[in-house]
Order: sequence, then structure tokens, then C-alpha cells
Amino acid sequence: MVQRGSYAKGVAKREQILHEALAVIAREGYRGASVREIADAVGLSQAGLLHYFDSKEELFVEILRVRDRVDMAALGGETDDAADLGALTDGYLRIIRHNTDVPGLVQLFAQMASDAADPQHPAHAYFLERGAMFRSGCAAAFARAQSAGTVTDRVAPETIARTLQAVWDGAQMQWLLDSSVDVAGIVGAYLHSLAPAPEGQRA
Amino acid sequence: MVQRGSYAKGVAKREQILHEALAVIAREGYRGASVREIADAVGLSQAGLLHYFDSKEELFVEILRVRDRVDMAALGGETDDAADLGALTDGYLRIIRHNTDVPGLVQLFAQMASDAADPQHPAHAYFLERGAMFRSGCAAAFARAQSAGTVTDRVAPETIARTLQAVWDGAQMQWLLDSSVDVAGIVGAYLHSLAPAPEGQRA
DNA sequence: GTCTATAACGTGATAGAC
DNA sequence: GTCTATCACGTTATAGAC
Repeated sequence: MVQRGSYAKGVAKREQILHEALAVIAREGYRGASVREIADAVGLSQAGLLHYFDSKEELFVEILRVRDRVDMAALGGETDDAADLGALTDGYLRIIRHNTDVPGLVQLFAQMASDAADPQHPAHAYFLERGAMFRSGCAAAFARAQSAGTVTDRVAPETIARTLQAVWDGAQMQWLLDSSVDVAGIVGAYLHSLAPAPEGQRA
Repeated sequence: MVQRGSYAKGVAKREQILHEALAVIAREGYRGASVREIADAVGLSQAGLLHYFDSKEELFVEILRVRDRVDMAALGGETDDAADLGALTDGYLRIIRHNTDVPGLVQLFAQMASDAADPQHPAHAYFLERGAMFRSGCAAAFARAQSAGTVTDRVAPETIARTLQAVWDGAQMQWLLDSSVDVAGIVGAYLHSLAPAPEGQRA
């Protein structure tokens, strides 16, 4: 009990705020929402909310981080040790389909991602790390799948990872613009195309 | 000579402004630039610039439209009637490599694209049209290439088009975040993977 | 057609009471 | 820890002189 009360409590409240903000954005969408709007939504004043975060950008990055944690816990995991193309595909498609239910978060992600192109932007490091993390896990899984013979070895696992990330992000952008776009269909087709060429294909 | 002087002249000036703004953004980059900055760069006051455009968003959409026209004239064309995977690839990669020299325009495009997710946004229609246009041209070219036997027919041309758009946009986002990313390499690898499976591949 | 000046607004951030 | 009140700023857009 070295740290009494306030510190741990502050952290918990901060965490609670983030989860509420996450839920609000998922539910009600995000259109360049201001700190004030988020504050209203989570039941604090704007100043009260900023008490827990240094700046607007930090707040939004933290929301994305929480989302990653939540998604990872709920949906990931199984993908991490699959060595079969079908299982890998199922894992990714589950997350993609889940995103359909939280357009606000996808919107926030896309918006922040393009803002974060600036190396000075507070979210820059987050996107670099997240991308690298995604690709390394992905490449490892595809390398295993290649060893197991369920994925073509005509393309390097790192290239597959980068391309999958690109297809995913790009398809999601198309979907944000036009919600009739089938992100899972596009990514699914790409993953399907990674199946090893059947022996006698194409005379 | 029904319309004398002012009208035609206004249009010409508007066009000139757009080309200058395009050059400035290409050269000096775009980081959520304000109307004032663009105005300074093209040698007008902010009010003077807005005399030619209804709003900031309209200005930026028009800049993107001019870019499309310029790129199409300078780099497209040949792709439009190619029926060979190699030729198609060359065409796309030429544009992609060109984009490396104009990061500001790519940044502007990405930023606007995510803003335009909102159906109310002035650029919404532009991105819908542009995407549809790109994909229809693309799908037609790949359909021809499939007929000619230079592209696998395991994937529908429309799917290839959508996926190519996604890979392209997604890879470009990765590049904006980290300029060491090789967009042409990623897209090139994807296009390469569309080659028809060689007969005896994989025992 | 282009300018200066300014309106009208929303923003993030901060000071200070409680 | 949370509030109210306010600051300081940058924005787009407009009015009106020239």
C-alpha cells in the first residue's frame, strides 16, 4: 500500500473514461468529434476530461489503443497460432466483420492514420508500432502456413503481411465511403488467392 | 462572342490558380494547409482566393480534379488499351512512382478521402466517382488481359480492380507514415501474383 | 477582380473556485 | 477530482473600399 488512493483510482477512472468514449464513438460515430462532445458523452465537462489526458490527440490515441486491446482479447488469439490458411482467414474475417458494427471507430482510425503521417503528430509512433506488430504476427503465421503447405510460397511472408495490411486498410476506406462495399469479401478473396496452385490448374 | 471578357477570363484565372496550388502542394507538402497558406503561396490574399471558390473544400476537391486530369494526360492512356499483364503493370507502376515525387498531393488525397466518408462532405461525390471510374477502366483492362491469357482467370476482373485499388491506397498510407515503404514493390508484387499459374508449378 | 478589415465561430487549453 | 469561466487562437467567410 505504498501508493494510497488517488493514484490507482485515477488510473481506473481514466480507464473507465476510455472504455466509455470507445463505446460512444462505436455507437454514435465519429466525425472529427471535439473533446467537448466526447466529454458530454461520457458525462464530464471538457476540462474535467482533459484532466486525464494531456491533449486531444493523446486522448484519441489512447482510445485506439484500448480498442486494440479489447479486440485482441475478444477476437484475436486463435489466429496467432494457426498454420492453416482457412483458420487464418477465419480469424481475420471475424475481426473485419466485427468492424462493420463499429463504423465510428473505423472512421476514427482512418482519420487519425492520415493525420499521423506527420512525424510530429502524437499518433505517429502508435501507427508505426501497430503496423509493425500486425505485420510481424501476420508474417509469422503465413510462414507457418507456407511450411504446412496451405499457402503458396511464391510470395514472401513479409510481402503477404504488408499486402494484407494494405488490402485491409484500403478496402476499409472504400467501405467508409460506400457502406455497401464488402470488406470481408475483398480481403477474403485476396486470402483465397494465396492458396497453393492446384497441380494441374490451367492446361 | 456572346460571353465577353470577364467570364472566360475568370475561368482561365481559376485554372491558373489551381495549377499553381497543385504545384505548391506537390513541392512543399500539405499538412492540413489553410486557405490562407495556399493563398499566400499562389500570391493572393485569402479573400482574393476564395473569390474563385465557394469554400475551402471545393478548392481542394478542384485541386485533386486537376491532378487527375494532369496525371491522366501525362501518364495514363497507354494503360487503357493494354491487354498484357506486363504492360498494365508498367502503366500503374509509372503513376505510382510518380507519386513518390509529390508527397503533398498524396497526403492531401488521403486526408480528403477520410474526411469525405461523410456523405455531406463536398468531396464525397468526387471520391465515389473517381473510384468507380478507376475500377471500371481497370476491370475492363483486366478482362482483356484474361481473354489474352496473360492474367489468371481465377478472380473476377471487378474483384481484381477493387483489390488493386485497395492495395494501392493502403500501401500509399503505409508510405505516408514511413517513407521507406516501397509502394511500387507492394503493388507490383500483387500484380505479379495475377500471372496465370504456370502449368507444372508445385509438385 | 482584388484588397483590407473584420465578423462569427469553434477550438483546445488553462486558471482558479470548490 | 471536477467544475465554471474564460482565454487565446486560428479558422472560414463576408462586407465594403478601391
